[in-house]
Amino acid sequence: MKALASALRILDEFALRNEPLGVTELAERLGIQKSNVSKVLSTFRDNGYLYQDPITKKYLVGLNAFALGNNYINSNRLSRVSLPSMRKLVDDTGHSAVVSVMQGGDVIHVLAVEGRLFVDGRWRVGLWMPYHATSAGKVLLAFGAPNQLDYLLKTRGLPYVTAKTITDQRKFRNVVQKAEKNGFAISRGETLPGSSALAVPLFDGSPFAVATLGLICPEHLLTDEEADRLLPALQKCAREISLRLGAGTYPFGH
Amino acid sequence: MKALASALRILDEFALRNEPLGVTELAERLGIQKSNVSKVLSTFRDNGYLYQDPITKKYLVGLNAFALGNNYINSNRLSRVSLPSMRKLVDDTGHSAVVSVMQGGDVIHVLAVEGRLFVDGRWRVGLWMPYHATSAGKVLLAFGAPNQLDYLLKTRGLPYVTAKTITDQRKFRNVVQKAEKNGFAISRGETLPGSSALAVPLFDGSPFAVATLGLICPEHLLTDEEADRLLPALQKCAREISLRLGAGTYPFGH
DNA sequence: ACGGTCTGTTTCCCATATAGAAACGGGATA
DNA sequence: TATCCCGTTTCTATATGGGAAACAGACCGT
Repeated sequence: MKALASALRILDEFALRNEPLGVTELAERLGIQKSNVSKVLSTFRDNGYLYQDPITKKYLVGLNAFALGNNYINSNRLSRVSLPSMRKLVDDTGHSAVVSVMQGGDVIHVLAVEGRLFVDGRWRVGLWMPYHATSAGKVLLAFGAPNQLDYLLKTRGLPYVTAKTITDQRKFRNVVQKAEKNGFAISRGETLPGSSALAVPLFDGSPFAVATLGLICPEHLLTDEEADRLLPALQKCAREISLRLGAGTYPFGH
Repeated sequence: MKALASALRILDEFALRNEPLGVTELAERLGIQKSNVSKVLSTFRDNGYLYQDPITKKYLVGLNAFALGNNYINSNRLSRVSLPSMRKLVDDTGHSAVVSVMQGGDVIHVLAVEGRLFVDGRWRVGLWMPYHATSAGKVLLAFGAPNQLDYLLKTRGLPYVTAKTITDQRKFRNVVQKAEKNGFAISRGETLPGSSALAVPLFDGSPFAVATLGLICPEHLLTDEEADRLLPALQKCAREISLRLGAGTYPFGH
């Protein structure tokens, strides 16, 4: 199904960059014929998956894609199980709670409940984040398949994101090891300056973490003391979700 | 682009029904060859747009579709403009605020901010709702292209949804006319028993409403008096958003 | 255990839809 | 008004996707 696959490669660009995209730039970037890109995009448009700005003629994500994507949440067991516990966690801590998963070395927040202590709106559900710049990524590697970390370091490296992003492989391995030992990881302004996060793993009975549960805070608020204070509530919530997901036990906190 | 279009028809089923779908049932429902459906679905799967349950072998929405869909919100001007005002509205009223649009006679909630007075989780962002069973649909028809109502009544009718859904065409026309006169509409348990909503139009400078702003409440709370009490805040918020969207004036409230 | 009957997947081949090159048309810019 | 750039359309050879049927594997009730 070559035609469909290449059409999806085009669509992927809209998943990665959230900005209007034109035929020519997509054709160049992907090395596909302009005429072909145009036909693919107009078909997506005619079916509601893309929307074409009538003035600029550029394309952006359409309503059907939106409706489809939201069914991920609705049909997803993880989401159904996590939401109620997350709400409690947010009430208790005041911070925003977020559940994240990893695919192909990218982390994505699948579910968030906003807290009172509001960060800025730029960390958002549904955005792909680099694996090495998020607390969720560190935890997922610490509790993921053992060769995954090596593989990612080799194929992706540790690209610069912000001034605080870890770009040294030794250091990153240490951070992941510590996460495995302690059962949590922190990132401080490594994805987005001013925004920090604290994450713990979620298990479903399989040996590896399926997701993480995290709290997002303004960077200046997430001191080590505050992290210590938040950790028990976070772990309690993670245990609750994990047990409901089918895990026999939750190995951290009590 | 026939192949892609038919692949998207298959994908549409996942946008409409949020449940695992199998090859055979899709092939039958859409009148497409089983082998073809299988190839299409596996291609979507290989590209992350669908996920295949390893046990049941059925397919459901995948992470890439989720990421793509969320970019609708991120790249959408309506969302960016509305969110801050919605947060204030929720703080003021306690109810959940929601922005909805219509496409092809179906209403979809594109954005919601949860309130303290919590309804149940079954009204959800990203789900298609019938035009006649929501306050948003009534408002969008009242302030939409004039022939749209006739067209929808002729082609779609007023199917039964709940015991309270309006199924009489005269009555529905009256409700829409009243919405046009008053600048708001209400639905009480017409989509989902126990859940009511109050909606007003949003304008962007074009003659027709582009979206609605609504408040979702538990049905027993949305008395006529409560609606009267909520309306000024709702209209103030709608005016704020409309002006920022490019409307010259907002014709209701003050 | 064992057919029978559901799944989802693979194979095969021919008709046809598709990718590609180039031409077209329409806005913007100068 | 002429030039540029962009999205769309045209045209044709060829690769490719769609259809029929065979395959494989899980599940069922004997």
